[in-house]
Amino acid sequence: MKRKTTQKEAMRDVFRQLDRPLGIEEILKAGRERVPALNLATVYRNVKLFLEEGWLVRFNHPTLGTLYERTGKDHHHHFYCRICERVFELPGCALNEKQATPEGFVTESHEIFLSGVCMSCSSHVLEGQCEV
Amino acid sequence: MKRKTTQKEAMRDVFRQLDRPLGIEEILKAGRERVPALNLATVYRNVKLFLEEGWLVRFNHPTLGTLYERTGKDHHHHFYCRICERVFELPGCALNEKQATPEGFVTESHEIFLSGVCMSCSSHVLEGQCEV
DNA sequence: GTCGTTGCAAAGCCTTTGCAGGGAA
DNA sequence: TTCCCTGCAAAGGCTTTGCAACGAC
Repeated sequence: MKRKTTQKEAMRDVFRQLDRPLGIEEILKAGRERVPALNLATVYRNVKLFLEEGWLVRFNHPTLGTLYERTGKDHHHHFYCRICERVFELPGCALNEKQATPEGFVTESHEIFLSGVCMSCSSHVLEGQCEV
Repeated sequence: MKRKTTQKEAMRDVFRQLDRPLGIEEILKAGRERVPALNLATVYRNVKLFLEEGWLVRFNHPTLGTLYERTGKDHHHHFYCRICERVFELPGCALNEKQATPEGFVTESHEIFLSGVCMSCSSHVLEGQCEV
């Protein structure tokens, strides 16, 4: 049976608190703030467990590569901020799937990735600051 | 100065003839039909050259991972067929970028990935055949 | 002939796996 | 106590690099 460990709880905590898609290194970094000895292999293994139990899903981001996010969210898309390099989830969908699909093709799902500057960074830029 | 070689021309030929985004293995496979001795390292090196000279661009496909495609095409998106596992370019765009962007965010670009069954495979399925 | 290019093999980087000690139940 | 989990290190898979031979110009 699966056991509840400090490392696993720390990793779940990271996802719950940051509440955005994360890459392996981000999980490791934020996890080590909670469990300093957290090992990279453990992160990989537990991410794999979370995927298998359906608590996380994995996807390739066009810019950042492999990311993981919590399951159970409504249909949403992703916004990548080129300043802070974070990915945010945008609820809702502005795509007309039927209109986007050519004759003869059958669309079953879609993903949209926006890229630009997030709210936090655009306001800081205006103030002459820069969050990284 | 850059030299024109059989291997490079074979690789360009592959992109021109298949006219869709390709992964490294697809380039190697199709390239070897033209130059049987084509080496994997050569493919990687020439893809890198093509990227540097701006003849190709690279992106991460949500399902297939790293793909390369010719530059200079109009704004378009990608359709992935889960039957033949090919990626097609779909000209045009059905996204309302402004509507898709939350207050305070600044969108500079976007990518859309559709997934389903392509025209070729859906017609073959109807006929009880299956192209792979 | 010069020097960019290629094939092969070794090296790198990211991810997975083997193993023995440690910890949850 | 049982045996799942972890840290560490070694191994895998994909990509890059070193090197000597090759070939475009």
